[in-house]
Amino acid sequence: MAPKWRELADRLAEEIRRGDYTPGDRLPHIRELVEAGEGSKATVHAAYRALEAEGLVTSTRGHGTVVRQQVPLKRLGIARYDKAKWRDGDEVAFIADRVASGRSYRRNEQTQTVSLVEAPPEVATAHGLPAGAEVYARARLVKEGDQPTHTLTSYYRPEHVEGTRLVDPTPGPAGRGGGFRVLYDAGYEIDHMKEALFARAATPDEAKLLQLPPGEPVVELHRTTYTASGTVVEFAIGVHAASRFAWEYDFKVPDSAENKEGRE
Amino acid sequence: MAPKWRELADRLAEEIRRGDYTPGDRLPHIRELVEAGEGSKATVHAAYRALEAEGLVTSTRGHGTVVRQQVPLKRLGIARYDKAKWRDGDEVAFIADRVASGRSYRRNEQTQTVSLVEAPPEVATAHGLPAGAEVYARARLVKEGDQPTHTLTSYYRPEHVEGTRLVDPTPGPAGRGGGFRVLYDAGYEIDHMKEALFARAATPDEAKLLQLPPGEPVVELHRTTYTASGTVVEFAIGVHAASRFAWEYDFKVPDSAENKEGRE
DNA sequence: TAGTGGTCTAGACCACTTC
DNA sequence: AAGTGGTCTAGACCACTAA
Repeated sequence: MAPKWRELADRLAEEIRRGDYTPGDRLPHIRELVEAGEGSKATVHAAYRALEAEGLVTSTRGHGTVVRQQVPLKRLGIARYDKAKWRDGDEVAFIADRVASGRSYRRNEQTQTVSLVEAPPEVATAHGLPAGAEVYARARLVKEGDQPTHTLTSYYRPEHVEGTRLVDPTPGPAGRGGGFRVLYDAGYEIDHMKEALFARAATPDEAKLLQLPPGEPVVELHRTTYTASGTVVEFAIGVHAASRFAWEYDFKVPDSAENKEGRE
Repeated sequence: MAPKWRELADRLAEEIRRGDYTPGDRLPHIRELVEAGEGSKATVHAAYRALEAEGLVTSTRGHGTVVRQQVPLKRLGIARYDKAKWRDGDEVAFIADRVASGRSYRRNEQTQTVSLVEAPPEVATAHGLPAGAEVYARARLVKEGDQPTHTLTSYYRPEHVEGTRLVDPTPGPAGRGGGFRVLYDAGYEIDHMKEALFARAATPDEAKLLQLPPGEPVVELHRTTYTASGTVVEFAIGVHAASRFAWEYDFKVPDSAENKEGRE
């Protein structure tokens, strides 16, 4: 038999899904359910905690437990890297992105810090550097209004970016066109990319930084950016609040028997 | 100030990351820490629950709390759809996949059920069908040994698969070459695909079916498969245990200013 | 059967929001 | 100040594993 808190949680979840409670509604107060004989305070609380972990509600001290608004996922396709955006246009890439998604732009939605660090193992591997080599790390925290949505840390080889705006530790995007534009101006035109992604539970630090409700997972994205000649010019690691993004990729079904051209 | 259980969890997490406990080791028993003055049983238990939600340990009743083995992620690239595997070879695609990843094959690692159902809204949209149209649903539960790793449900239009092996509800893969081979034989050669993925907390049902530790997220994958003429021949939804998979995609940086060919 | 983690209670107290 | 969710305790009991 399922625990009492699980049964209560399931019952409430069912009612939410059925529409008895709609987003924004308050669930009964914990003490009310205790009064109603659903169990002790700890038991009812456990049920509420489960609902929060499942993403159905958010609890606030002093306020109550509210059915969560499901914000539509922002769909990230490879079109977000369109060269036209950062090479020709006036807009900084991430602003263009906002424009395309119909969301308004606000100042200081992105904070960044730049520093010279010892490359973590993954970064060294991606760049083909020996362990412990120094790289520039450009860390951003991106927000949607007040709400942080993801972090993105780019790693560059010093010889690629030394002396450019990229290593100027001024808050805000790296000038017109963003990082790819700076690389382009420095003679490194990006050509192709590899993205690898996976999901995991958030660490306590990430949960705090991204203001995640307990139990909300994150998606970690590893992006490797190459020039046409295959040189890695950027390796970036992003940590995204899972409830805000979906990724989309289009591709041809490969056929190794037919053409042997394949990029490495 | 952080709650007592959080401080204890952080301290233990630190010790795990530092290597004081290595994968397979047992953490101190809850009652030992209670004895040691770390708090009441409920408090220590809360700390252990947090560590489990963060994926660091797994607790088992009657056994103890053990530091989790980090199994390497299985990396899923688009090469897994290589036509050579399912068109020319003798191997069923998913077996080829296993061979490639160096894992042994066991019988009955995949169970499937086929049924004619009303298309859920997403499915109808993907296939361009009116709401409520009937489609074939082919649901599989895929296991790695005893451990379920993901579910995968494919939806087909009846006129594409009626009379083929795909709608024969026999357990196991759909004969030589799997589903794509059947479609190929029926005159629908797959040509390109779209994959969309996002992560979320597991529902209680999924947690049970996939035997997920509490707090482990899932990745939901939506795969749309097209023929060269753009007909959708399969729409599939997968639900994956997040800790087991990573997805990888290679692509060219698009340039809308240069060539206007783009597949929608 | 002994020992483990998990559930549950009753009640005290704390942190926070709202008025 | 009143009322909310969150933490914590002390202790009973349950469900499960392993010898």
